[in-house]
Amino acid sequence: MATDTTPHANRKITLADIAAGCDVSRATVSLVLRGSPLVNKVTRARVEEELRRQGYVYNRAAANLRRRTSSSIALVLNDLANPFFAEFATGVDEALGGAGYVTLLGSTGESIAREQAVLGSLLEHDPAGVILSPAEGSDAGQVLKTIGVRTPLLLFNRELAGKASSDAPWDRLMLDNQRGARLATEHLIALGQKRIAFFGGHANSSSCQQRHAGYVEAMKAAGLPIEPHWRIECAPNRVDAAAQCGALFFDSPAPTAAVCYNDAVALGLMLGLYQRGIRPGRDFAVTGFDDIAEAALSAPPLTTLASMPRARGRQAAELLLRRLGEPEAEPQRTVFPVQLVVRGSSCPPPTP
Amino acid sequence: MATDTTPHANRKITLADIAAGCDVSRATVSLVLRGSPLVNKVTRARVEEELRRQGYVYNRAAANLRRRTSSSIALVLNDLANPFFAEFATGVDEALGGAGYVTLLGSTGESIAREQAVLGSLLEHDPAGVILSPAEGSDAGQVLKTIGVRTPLLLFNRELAGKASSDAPWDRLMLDNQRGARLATEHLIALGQKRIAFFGGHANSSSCQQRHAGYVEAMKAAGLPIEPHWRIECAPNRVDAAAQCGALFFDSPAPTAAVCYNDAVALGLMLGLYQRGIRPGRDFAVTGFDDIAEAALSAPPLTTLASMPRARGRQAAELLLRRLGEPEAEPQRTVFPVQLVVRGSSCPPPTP
DNA sequence: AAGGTTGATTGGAACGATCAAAATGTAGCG
DNA sequence: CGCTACATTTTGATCGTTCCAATCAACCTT
Repeated sequence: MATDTTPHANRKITLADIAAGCDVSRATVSLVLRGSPLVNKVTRARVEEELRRQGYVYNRAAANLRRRTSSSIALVLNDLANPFFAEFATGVDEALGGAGYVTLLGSTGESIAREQAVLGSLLEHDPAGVILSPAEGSDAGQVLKTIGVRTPLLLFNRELAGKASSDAPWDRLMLDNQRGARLATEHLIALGQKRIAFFGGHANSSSCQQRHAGYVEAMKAAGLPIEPHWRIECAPNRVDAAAQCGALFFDSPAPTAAVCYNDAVALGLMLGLYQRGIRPGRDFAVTGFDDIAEAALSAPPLTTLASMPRARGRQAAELLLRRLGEPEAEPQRTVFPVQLVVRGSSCPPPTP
Repeated sequence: MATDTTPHANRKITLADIAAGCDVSRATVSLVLRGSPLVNKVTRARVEEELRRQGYVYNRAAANLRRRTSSSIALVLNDLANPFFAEFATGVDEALGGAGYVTLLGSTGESIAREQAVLGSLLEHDPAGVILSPAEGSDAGQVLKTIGVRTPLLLFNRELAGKASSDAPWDRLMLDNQRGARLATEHLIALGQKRIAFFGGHANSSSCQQRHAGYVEAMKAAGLPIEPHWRIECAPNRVDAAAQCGALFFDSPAPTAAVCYNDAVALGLMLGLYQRGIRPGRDFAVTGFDDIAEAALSAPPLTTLASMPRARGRQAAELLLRRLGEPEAEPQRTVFPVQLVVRGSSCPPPTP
């Protein structure tokens, strides 16, 4: 029968408890925990038995303090409830977990004030790095001030305002918004569409600007006109998109197709079209952006641009981890070339 | 011009640096940081100036070590990519952030092995508590062993296998699945439906069992028969639900309504019905469960049960925080009474 | 037999904060 | 002037781990 050397039940078990329990020094137990080859086999076995017996849990905070390292990464997202970012977060967590890091989560709900607060609070936990998808209008100076220069930052999805892209001291992972929207527009043009609108999003968001630029690029290249009333703004969600649908048809010439800011907007627009008796995919062509899960399942299924958010999450994590390995390397800008996925929502214009 | 006492740029600023910078002791700086009334106004101002000047960031890990406290909560979810849990996570993070806690995220992807690994890894960071939505089939013994008895656990959404509900030493926040499904079924019955199927989900999941039980309860109370082929299993997603749709009509009498396991399944089923030329909301009644964002926007909009996942997230956080305040109180089981939201997808049976 | 090498272990000082107790200074008061 | 009271500040130990230098035993070497 084992002697009961278990210390008072309501205290956490530490290295010292284990050391005392099997008559070695704390240092030796520490070596065992870290799998050092320095310890004798017999001792190691004795210590490991004692660790099990007392139900020891490693205190990584204490270790990190002493070693001046960190084993966490802060992940700050402007809208976790959005499936796109939820997928992204899943990918990040997968990759970080695999590398032995823990994810500190922060959700800002598109509020710059909350973003500041969240970043500040997370930084107190001394993360090894930060992955940030900034809130709309978030400012480079502000962010840099609270993050400091010691903690590597990886920016995802959006640029920060007020700092030239070229000399920004952080890495970035972006989607090729402009090329994506251009591909979608070109695809519609190839189908014979001529009156194409750009629908949804807010003009002050950088991703919206880029997508709009891609649309303009394709239209101009094809020599097609762009009417001012073919640019309808709305919040990037289904509800507002459905509500704004009518604005497309106020003035003539009315468009016969729309490149939408993203899938949510596209799905909302399709709903709005149905309610007006216009059948998307037959009477009116629609494209989205993101390729969220519902895109393939809507009626008609949505032609869109795939960015594979979960894979982007993994990629973001890997980029940041690599940066931790070489802090002095040049800041890197990675652009993911989104892929056009053609489905039923894009069609030729109705024959007049 | 201020004298430049800034220490070597590539080291983190500590209390000692600040103390040296304005000729006080570390303790005084610490008091200032924590807003103690003990320090003199003039000193406080001097210290605060120096804090700003050197760009000090608090090291919460060190403080927590000394104070034997923790300022983080682990949030472990079986499927973060699911919008329901993404909303839940947002709510949790909101409430925790407001209370000065930080969220340690872990996603298990329904894998029990990963759940164990993730829990182990997160516990090394000594969270003050754990919010867990367990992977399917996750075992109480296992979980309790890695979490230990010192760290409060709040279980969300699912029960753990292998432990009597009554004497489980943890708190729970559950949805009233049985009542919800009963309400939906009763609603269909009140509309005149008699041949009602239960569609989707896996029979081994506890939430599916509970919902099915509610359905059975309502059917029996109304004296309606339940045909065995009215219970169709499928994975809880749109794709599989659409694929399994046909199974409802293999044998007669075919149902004219279906209570679905959740919204994803219901939306998939509606899609499958469309593909067979059956119009949901006219020829066939459908109800869902969860009230996800798309439910209100589908065609027809979906009658479903609202659980308000973001509010549940906040609630979960609050329950856990309360528990931290009184560790010895009785374990508590909280059940949220989901609410029936009637929309267009539920209808009377077609007149023969 | 003195010194060298190897292998295993250890004591004590860190890491950056907090706490308890003690030490200042500064008045007030009889 | 000595004594207490109060406000403010400091000293030194401590949280749980890791690092560093030192120790010690055993086994060569010449």
